[in-house]
Amino acid sequence: MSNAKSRIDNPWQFARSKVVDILEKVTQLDRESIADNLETPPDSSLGDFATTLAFGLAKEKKKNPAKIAEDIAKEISELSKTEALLTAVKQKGPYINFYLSRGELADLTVKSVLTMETAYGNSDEYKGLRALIESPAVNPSKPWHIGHARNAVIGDTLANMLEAVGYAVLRMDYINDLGLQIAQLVWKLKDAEGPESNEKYDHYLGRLYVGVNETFESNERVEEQVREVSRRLEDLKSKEAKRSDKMVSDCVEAQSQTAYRLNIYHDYHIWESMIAYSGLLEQAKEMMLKCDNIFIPDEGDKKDCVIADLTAIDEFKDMKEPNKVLFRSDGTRTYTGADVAFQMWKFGIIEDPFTYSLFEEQPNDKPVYRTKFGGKKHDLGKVNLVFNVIGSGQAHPQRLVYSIMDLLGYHEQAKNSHHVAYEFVGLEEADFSGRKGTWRGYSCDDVLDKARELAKKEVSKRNPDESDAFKNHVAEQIGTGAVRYRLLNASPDRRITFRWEDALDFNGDAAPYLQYSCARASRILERAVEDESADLSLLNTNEEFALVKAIARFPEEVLGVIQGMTKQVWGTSFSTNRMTAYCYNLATLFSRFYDSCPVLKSEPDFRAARLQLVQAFRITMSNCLRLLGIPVVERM
RNA sequence: GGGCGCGUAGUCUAGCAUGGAUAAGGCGCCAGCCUUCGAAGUUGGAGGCCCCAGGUUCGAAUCCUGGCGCGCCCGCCA
Repeated sequence: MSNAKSRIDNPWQFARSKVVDILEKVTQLDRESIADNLETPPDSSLGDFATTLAFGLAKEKKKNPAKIAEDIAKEISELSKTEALLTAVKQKGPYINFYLSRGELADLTVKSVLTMETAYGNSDEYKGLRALIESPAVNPSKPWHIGHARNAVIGDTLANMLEAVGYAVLRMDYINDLGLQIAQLVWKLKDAEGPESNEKYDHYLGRLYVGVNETFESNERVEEQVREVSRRLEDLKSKEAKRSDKMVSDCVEAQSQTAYRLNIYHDYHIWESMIAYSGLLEQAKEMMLKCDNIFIPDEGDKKDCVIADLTAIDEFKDMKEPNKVLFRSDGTRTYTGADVAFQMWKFGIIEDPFTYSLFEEQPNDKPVYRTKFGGKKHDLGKVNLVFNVIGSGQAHPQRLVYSIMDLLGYHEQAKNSHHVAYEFVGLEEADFSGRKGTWRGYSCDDVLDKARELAKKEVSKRNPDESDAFKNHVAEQIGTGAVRYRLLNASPDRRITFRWEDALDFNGDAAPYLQYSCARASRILERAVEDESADLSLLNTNEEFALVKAIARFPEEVLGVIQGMTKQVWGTSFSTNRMTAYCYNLATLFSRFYDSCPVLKSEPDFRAARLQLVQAFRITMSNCLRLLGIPVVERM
């Protein structure tokens, strides 16, 4: 990246490169090791960058690190006088601390943001690459509970962030319309009373299912009837199949209402029935059997099954059963078999046999398509990366799928298959279970409703004269934000215990605090008169400088989270919490600035400069909130 | 039996990848700040064997080894 370019779209990186330049000249070390030893001091009074190079050199030269630091610092302080971005270099013990020019950084940063506007924070680092994300894949037999929302929100935020760094993203949902639950519900639906008035269809099915499952487990005759339904579902022209399609479709429509409230949209819904009956599996099976380690034994307990021999793979050699069945002896697929085929489809290894039709127009004005027999062919194009957002309990099966891909010779695709893992959301006394119905009272709709209700109370208190429509609108935005933020702010590898008092706490480290900082900034800006020119070097109080630095760091923070996604044995880490932490910190620094630096009431020169800073803040915060899928609120 | 994750003030968490200066926040508690751009805010305070024991290192919440506690995973199931 050229200096001129990074100067505009990544001010912090630009500033750091200046420090590296100088250290390079003085120490003659390579840039990489200099950058590795450059850190942020624990306290801003100790400067903006610090190098620990003296520790390493001390060992080499067998000298006191503090002495070495002193020598280097002496040399640097001469050189640094030619660099406008630096004001001071001070040695403290073994550390050498660099102080940036507050005015210069403010000028550089604010101008960057005002030039880039909504694109500030974005980069074209990964331009030309395409990614596919599968999330959240909730069974179409019940409403989303708050745990499903965690998946959906992680998937959506990942999609936003990938787009910000240049990827083209395909947002995909998987609809399992062939599970046992579906057969049970189709059986039940025949003589069930319809939904109660005002009852959402997904809630209705969820309620039915709890009852059905109890009958199913205690009654053999029912079990036999459900199996019969299951068989008939395979005939796509059957009454049952048509009823099932309608039921699932209605359920997905209802679940989508919940997704929309969370700002979550998709491009495609892939139904399991399409995977099962489009010929995809047969094609996949044929391709798999060409691989030496995948075969059909003629004897033993796996006779006539298609199995993958995993003993060749080191990490699975301790498995109880290293022969993984992909297709059963009766020719039907196992979950793993279907998952491998589906993963092959995602990468375009198998030519797309699916046909599609419009499912609905979403509130974001974009269409979402579903797979449908008799629909049209679509060209989804090749993707480079696939992210499956799935609970961490699926780590082992996911790795199996990727390893089998590798076994099949698709090394690149195996490497580029990512299981974005997260822990479940639970209650203090139980986990969420569709069978037991423990989700009741904790559906995503319930949580969003309560959040909205509480938000409306607060909004009404502060805006008694506003219309009801205004209050409802803002309350919904605050509710959505609060729920999304809670789910993203927890590290994905940590289990969340759901508690109402946490979910509905609008103070402190929570979304309304972020939205509030934006609203305050908006208040100032709407009262200001346009003033083109401003001397940004006047921005040099502690509070202004801290805010400027945080704004400057935004592009690097976005990139850092994406580049920090590393593949581990248990899945691929995606630190949503790092992004929320950045955002919260940014809001905190604005609040401090707000309290200590009057804008509209200060002298004209300061006023002009501060107005631009407020503008830069609002742009940055809005961009950050957009990545997180949290609505930007103008007034609350 | 084997594998993976988690363990940090009363409580909920961040920091651990790549070791570095006084362990950072929220909630709760105590005490201040609205005749100055919105108090969903802000300033200060109390509160800690960073699960335990060893080891590596000039330096460990962070890395290594061995424990302990909690959760999850290892089917021709779904």
